[in-house]
Amino acid sequence: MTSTSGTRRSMTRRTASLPSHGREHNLALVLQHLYAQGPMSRADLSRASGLTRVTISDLVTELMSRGHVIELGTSNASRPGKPSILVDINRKGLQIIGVDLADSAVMRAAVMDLDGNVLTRVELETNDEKGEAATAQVIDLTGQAIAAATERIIGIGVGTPGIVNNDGLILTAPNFGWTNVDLHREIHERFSLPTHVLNDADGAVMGEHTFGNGSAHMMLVKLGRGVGCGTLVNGVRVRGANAASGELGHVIVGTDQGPLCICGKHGCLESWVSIPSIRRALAQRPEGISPEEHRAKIMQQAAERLGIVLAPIVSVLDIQDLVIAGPARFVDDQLLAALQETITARTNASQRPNFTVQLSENPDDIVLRGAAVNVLFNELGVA
Amino acid sequence: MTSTSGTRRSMTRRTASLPSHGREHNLALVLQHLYAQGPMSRADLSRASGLTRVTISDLVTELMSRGHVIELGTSNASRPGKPSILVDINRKGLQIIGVDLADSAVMRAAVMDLDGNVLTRVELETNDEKGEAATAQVIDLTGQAIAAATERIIGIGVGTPGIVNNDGLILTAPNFGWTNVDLHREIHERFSLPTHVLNDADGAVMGEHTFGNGSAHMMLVKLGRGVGCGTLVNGVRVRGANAASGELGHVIVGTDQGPLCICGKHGCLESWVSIPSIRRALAQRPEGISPEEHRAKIMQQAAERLGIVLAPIVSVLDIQDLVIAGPARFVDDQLLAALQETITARTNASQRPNFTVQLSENPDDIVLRGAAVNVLFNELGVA
DNA sequence: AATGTTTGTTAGTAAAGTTAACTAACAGTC
DNA sequence: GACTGTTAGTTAACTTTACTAACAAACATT
Repeated sequence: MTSTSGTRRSMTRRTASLPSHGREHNLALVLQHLYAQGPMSRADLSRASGLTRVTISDLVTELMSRGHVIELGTSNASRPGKPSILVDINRKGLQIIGVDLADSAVMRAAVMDLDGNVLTRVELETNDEKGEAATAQVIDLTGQAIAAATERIIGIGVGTPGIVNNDGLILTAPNFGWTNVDLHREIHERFSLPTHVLNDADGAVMGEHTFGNGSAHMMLVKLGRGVGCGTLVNGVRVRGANAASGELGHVIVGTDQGPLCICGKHGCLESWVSIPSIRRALAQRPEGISPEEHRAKIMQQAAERLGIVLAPIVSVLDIQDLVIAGPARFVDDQLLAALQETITARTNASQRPNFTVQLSENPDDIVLRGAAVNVLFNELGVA
Repeated sequence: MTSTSGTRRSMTRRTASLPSHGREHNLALVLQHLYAQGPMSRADLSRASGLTRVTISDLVTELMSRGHVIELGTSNASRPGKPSILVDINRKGLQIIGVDLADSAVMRAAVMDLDGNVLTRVELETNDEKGEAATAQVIDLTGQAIAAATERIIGIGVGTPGIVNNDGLILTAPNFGWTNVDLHREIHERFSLPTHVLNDADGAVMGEHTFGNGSAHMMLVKLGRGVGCGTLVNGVRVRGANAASGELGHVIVGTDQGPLCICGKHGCLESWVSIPSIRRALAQRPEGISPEEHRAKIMQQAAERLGIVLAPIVSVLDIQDLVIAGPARFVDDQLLAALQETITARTNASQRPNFTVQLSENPDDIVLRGAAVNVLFNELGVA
């Protein structure tokens, strides 16, 4: 029973840890506390983080020299001891550029502060431009947003439809006719600013997680021209083996056929619940049924179909929060209720006592804010 | 447009990084390289890890003092320079106890080496014991396995049905009538050895990932009395918000009703594809159809139903490898083919060019080996 | 005014990595 | 057979990072 000479193919290959990595980790930790809890003293940070006051002082000094942290002056709390000096993330002195390419009719960009508030918007109506023309539009719009910034920019975040790999290379984005477009490089070379590109639904889930409602085990479904989703497992974005995670639109729902989809299959989710599909269904009202009744039926159907596809995912991943983002005209409390009902009925719901189905807090800006979160995360280690 | 005074509820709260954490990380890194690539010299380790020879020497010294690494003597490769001294993980001097509670008829335990080879087995036939009687049986069997070990034991790994939280507390395990049973504490206090308890399907996916086939984006579906699954996302186990991930058996399949399930719903996956359900369906052969034909039809149906539930998950997570574990009598290449066919037909398969559906390499020992991997991971940082 | 508390800094130490330089042991060449 | 070059592993000194201990500054309370 000799043991096999060990040539395992276990894939986990971490990299060596140098002292400086720990340092970066702790710098990010300080920023995280400040970001989440607001202004506090070095002594507060020490208590919150477990690091000593000496170390915190050193970290804060470095963060101030980087411009990421500022002193706000002494706190005026009346209590014994030397008054503390409040420090905070440099909320007013740092800005983020967000670019949202999710809408097929209009490209949107914005200057945002660190809290995800939109300070200035710029938009550009498109005429279905493809390829390099679309790329040029993105660059142009980004430049406009950069020009509108009033403070130092820590980075540019882009949320785009399509499949985006870890390096910001857009493998495919049918809307813009992009194949292997290195949008990261294009933007970075043009503006020499840290740039982070990700899928729009992935951005949305990060934005909702940080700025809206949603735990570390959440999923955000985005209803628009298509149907996409972003997923967090234990607070970490699911990317998938081919960076193609979130593909939901062309999954077939149910076992009873369904409408013909543009992809050639029958009964794809997109053919049931994408906004164009819903509009189409609403327009085809049979005789002898009131508009209200018809609408209720169509929306009920859409919610059920969405629930049928989501139920296995919610159950297997033990998702806590399901957030739906889409036009308020269609995505409303009624839809949520029918959706939750369907998922509950089709799974062992008692094992997920705190499961929620919610609307996105700010569906219009969710991609912009998500793109900002991605910048925050990559540049400051925050979020 | 003043920014909101930042009280974000972003959940990510890491802990401070001390220099010693980096040290442990690097110690684990050395073990990982040895484990994956087999015996090598300190200089080899230095090249592979990026750390200097000096540091590697220091790490190896510490690992030898812990008994985790041994020197194998000089290599006899004929080349210029001082001959190297090969070091390796102490494969022969360390053993792992694995316990598999997945089968409802027999509890199984084993002494294993670091490569997951079973050296000695012990088994215990059960008579549907519940509660503390079942716990006592587990303790008894574990004790027998420990007695059979011939080398130092680095830990005990247990794979059990039911919902197991991060601390080894079994929240519910209907098979044994367990509710909030702290199996980790019971075993640890009795034997004073590092103990790690996890769900059987979670163990199985870890075992398959390390010892069998499967990438960092994989899913293992275990067909037995019920239907469960374990999922790896980016090489990390999915646990879920309530530690309840992997619940697959009581998800409803399709939109055409289906058999009544013991849970009260109609058309649960378990009522289609659990082994008892398949047996039942096979037994109910209508007149005028040959046994072979009937069997083919039933198995085709089971594969399709499984595929219908898995398709959304595979698509949304962008799973690379789907592994099915179950009795060879039913889980065969034919089932796989029908399953892959169904998933491909119901999703946008072109986005997952390397998607595979496979049989488990060693379905009988997969839980034992998975439990061992869990011990390896937690005690040595390997796998 | 004396006492106690709290903050932030200074000084020195321990841990864990680095570079530079060394010894040991081999193959190949003149 | 001595010399040269190569490779492995170790020793020594330095750098980074966090720690503990001690201190001065600035406040409230007695």
